[in-house]
Amino acid sequence: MAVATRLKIGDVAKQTGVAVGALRYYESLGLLSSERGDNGYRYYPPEAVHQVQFIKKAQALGFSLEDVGDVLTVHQRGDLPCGFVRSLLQDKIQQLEDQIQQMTAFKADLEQYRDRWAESQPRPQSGDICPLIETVPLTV
Amino acid sequence: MAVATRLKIGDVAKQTGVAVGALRYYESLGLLSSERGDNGYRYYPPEAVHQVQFIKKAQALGFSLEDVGDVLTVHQRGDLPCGFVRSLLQDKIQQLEDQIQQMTAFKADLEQYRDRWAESQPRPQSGDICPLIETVPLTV
DNA sequence: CTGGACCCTGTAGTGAGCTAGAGGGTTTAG
DNA sequence: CTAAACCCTCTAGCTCACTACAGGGTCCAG
Repeated sequence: MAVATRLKIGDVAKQTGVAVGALRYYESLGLLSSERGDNGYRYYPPEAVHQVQFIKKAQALGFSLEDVGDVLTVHQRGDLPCGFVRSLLQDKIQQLEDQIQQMTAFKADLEQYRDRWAESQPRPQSGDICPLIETVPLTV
Repeated sequence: MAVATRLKIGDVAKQTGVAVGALRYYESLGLLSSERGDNGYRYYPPEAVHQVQFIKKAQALGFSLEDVGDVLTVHQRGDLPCGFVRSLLQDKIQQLEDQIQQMTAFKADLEQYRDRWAESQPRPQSGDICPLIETVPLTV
């Protein structure tokens, strides 16, 4: 039976819903630490559950594990990393906006092709694979 | 000197702007075929340039190389794959629309956090890493 | 004392579309 | 003839966050 102050990796996995392998992966990235017993087992304090939840929440905000590592580094310097988190968040928002814009423009392109191709079918020329696609310009 | 009817891989690369390694990769996926000379070299007919341009155009429409392979398979059955291409295109447009919608919703979430966090700073509780992120709900 | 549940390390694989390099053979211009 | 430029195969690496073994050791209830 697990004593409350000494969790095994499976306990942490159960309490967080994160797979054992993923927890070991977090440790390999320096996002989670553990003490080792004489048997080689990882042992965690109860706060580890909180730490893993923190990682999951940060991921839910679109942060990469590398971002999380950066946040934790600031935290381990003794600072509250909230300012840093806010700027990361602003970056993510900006990236999303850029991506959305690009994808929207691209979708408009595709719709143009779709609509143009719905009306008239170009007549196939010898060697054509699909006469529709052949009309796409190469932007080289 | 390259005879017009027998291109080496480097010739095709130069005429299409596609790297030699990429051409070999296309061949490994069955998108491009070549004859082998006694020296082991790949030799291509001039149409290969057109075929590679076709691949590039399809990619420009957001088609994956696997999509291109499917299109070519239809073509090799002797059919004009335009109907198939149209339905693939419609799929891509739909996928883009879904992604844009998801990203837009997610961006709105992030902006909510950003704006909420700009106003008031939650007071840190013992054990908190970043009191802002701690307020994010875990959707488990 | 045994069997099943747990733990360990280390490696490989996933997806996409390539690029880079090692270690060789071939061709070609001068 | 020679050196550069080309060609070959095979392997590894890139990104990201894991998962899935293989091959072992450990722990605990009955």
